[in-house]
Amino acid sequence: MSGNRPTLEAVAARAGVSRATVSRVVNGGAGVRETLRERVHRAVAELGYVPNQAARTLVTRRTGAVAVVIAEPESRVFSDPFFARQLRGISGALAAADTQLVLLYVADREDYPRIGRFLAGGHVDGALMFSLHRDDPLPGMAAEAGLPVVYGGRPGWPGAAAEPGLLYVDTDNRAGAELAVRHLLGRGRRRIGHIAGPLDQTSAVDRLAGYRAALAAGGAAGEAGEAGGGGASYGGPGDPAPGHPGPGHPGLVAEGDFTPAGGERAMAELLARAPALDAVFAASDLMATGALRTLRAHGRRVPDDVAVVGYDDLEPATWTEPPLTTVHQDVEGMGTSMARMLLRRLGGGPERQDPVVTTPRLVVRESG
Amino acid sequence: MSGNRPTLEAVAARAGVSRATVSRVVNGGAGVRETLRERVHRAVAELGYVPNQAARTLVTRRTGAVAVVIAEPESRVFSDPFFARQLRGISGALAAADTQLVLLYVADREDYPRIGRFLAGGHVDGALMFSLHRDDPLPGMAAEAGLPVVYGGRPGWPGAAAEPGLLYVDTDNRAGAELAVRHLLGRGRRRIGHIAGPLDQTSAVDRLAGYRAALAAGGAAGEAGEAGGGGASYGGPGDPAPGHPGPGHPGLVAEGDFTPAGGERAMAELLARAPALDAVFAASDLMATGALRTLRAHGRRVPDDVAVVGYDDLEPATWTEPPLTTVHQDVEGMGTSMARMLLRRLGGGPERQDPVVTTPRLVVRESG
DNA sequence: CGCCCCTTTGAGAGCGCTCTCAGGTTGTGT
DNA sequence: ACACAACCTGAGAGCGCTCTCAAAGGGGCG
Repeated sequence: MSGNRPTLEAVAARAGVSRATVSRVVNGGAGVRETLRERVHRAVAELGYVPNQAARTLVTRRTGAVAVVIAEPESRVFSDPFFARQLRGISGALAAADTQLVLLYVADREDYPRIGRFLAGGHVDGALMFSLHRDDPLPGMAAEAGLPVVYGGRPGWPGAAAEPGLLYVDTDNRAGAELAVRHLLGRGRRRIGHIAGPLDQTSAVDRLAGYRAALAAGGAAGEAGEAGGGGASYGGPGDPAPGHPGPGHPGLVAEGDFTPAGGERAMAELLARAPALDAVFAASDLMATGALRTLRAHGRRVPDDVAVVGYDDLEPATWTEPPLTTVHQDVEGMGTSMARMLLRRLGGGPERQDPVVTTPRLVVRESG
Repeated sequence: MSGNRPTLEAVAARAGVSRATVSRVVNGGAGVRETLRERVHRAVAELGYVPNQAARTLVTRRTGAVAVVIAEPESRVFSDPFFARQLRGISGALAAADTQLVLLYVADREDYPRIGRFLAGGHVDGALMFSLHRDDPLPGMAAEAGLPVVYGGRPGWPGAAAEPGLLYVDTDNRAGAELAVRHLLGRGRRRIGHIAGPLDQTSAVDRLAGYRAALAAGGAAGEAGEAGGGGASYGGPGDPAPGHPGPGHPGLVAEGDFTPAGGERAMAELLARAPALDAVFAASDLMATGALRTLRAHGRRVPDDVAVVGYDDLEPATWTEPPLTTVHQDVEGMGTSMARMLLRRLGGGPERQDPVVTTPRLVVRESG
């Protein structure tokens, strides 16, 4: 903190007006005569006046800050560019509105109380949360504190879908998955496996649903005849929402955790169960890179023997050998949307807002 | 912000004491009789009292928050797990001290004024900055605002080394580079190229220096006879510090930018200049992955024809084919150190602090 | 027994800002 | 010329908390 920062009072004295007038000018200057406004601006510039945020917050009850909560107790966050990208979008939108970004990492479960206290403590005006798992306590904490929240990805806790005014930004995961699988079918692949994400997240559930729907529609066989994939759970009961894995072809599914290592393991599992498979759709690029490694280790050529399609289209998709065919989603743009949505909500405008769901598109590279 | 949060006054009334006493209890309770202390604690619990941070800040002049400034106008940040990892370390240390982390991205040069205003505005008690380029205006802004700063990586602006009380956490980049190159020499490689990072960052300069020193000591040839590497600048005049590329073997050097694409280009350049090279030391894992791709494209086998060593030992190093031999640095730990150092500085303790330089170590995998 | 000192508590003055409200000035309509 | 409205401006009351300072209470000691 610099030495003695000038106060409103000082500026007022210098400009020869009252504190109130300076305050008005500093906050937009509505209803102040031109000449005075200029005089005040000059005084502000000369003194290098910067408003004291604490004093302001004390009376307005607005902090001008928003929390971004990253809840990934598993250290996935740190190898996944997904969060970094989304953060960039969020940061840009917030900066444009002169709103600060307070970053909250939930490193392990012991952090929850601290985070809860923080959210309840009036340090921020609202919060952005993403990639929540089904039973995450964060939404409850925020609700209790009366904190406006915008979610990244459709929330999946029981009853979430029915909640009025629930705000989130998501991509149409189901459609994206269908895109991927139809592409594979179109290239003549018939035994298509799926490496799912953690099935307590809606994005993973929806992608699985898309995979099954496309398979059913395309009439191709995943693991035709076998009754569902061993490693796959079916999304659980509490979720009758759009993304329910629901009907469709059972397929050939192994559950990963969105990490490369998880992709590696899941791929090995699929290979063990269906040595003749000729394609895999992984629910994330990172898992696809793992799959690539396992395939290579097992002597399968990509895409000659097995085609691979990922999801996300982040940098790592272009680093692999061969580069990944993948489903593109505008991650940064989703971050921007989330921030704008929250800002609008905080602005207190009367307009109702609805969740935003963006449309993914397929990017064809060399892996499938 | 939740409905009507109880104030100190309310707690005081409930406990039948004065505001001052409640304040004392809330802030540690020194000098308050046991019975009263308990009574106050009970009242706090019953009312669910949480101190108003703004009011506190207004009088104490302490915000309890620290800024983390990420200044990478080029979008490198978003594919580089380096920052995410460091952030995790920082976040953990700050959380332990109940200090908030305000994240400031500098997305492009136009953001600087906003950031400057923020730093000068008393929103935070101190700042953490990393990977600054030589001419970054941030340190100047912070200094002007009288804001305590801890740097990640030895600052490189002219005269920085001479600045008293300059606080930073770095790894011994030079030693790390020597480790890498000596390893290659030890395996019989003789024509060793180097893909440098942007030479306006000390880490890149120091690694280049280590490469040259090891080469000179080892008596091996980089580009023996040729006068320095075409793409390499020598770190510029203003930097007589430990990391000066200084003497040593000129080597065979191409400058990258710490990104995979940069690594790709630099590798192509090296290959063009020295088709017979048998090893490359890249100043980051990400550049090494790019180099791997270029080598593959040129039909070179790794490590049979060309050995590759990276730097950082972050996740991507294990994702490549073959997995990268690389120089490990404890990135998360460095983040933790930075945060602790700043916290100590803010604590106002009298103990002088010195910069911290950690020791890297070599991790041998399959690429070289 | 009286004095002094130490511990514990409360009163009250701000921290810097916003915002309401009243007072002053200027302009318009009749 | 007067009433009235519209527009500007300033005074002042807090926002919730910390911290100084003085008062009150309790012992120990001469």
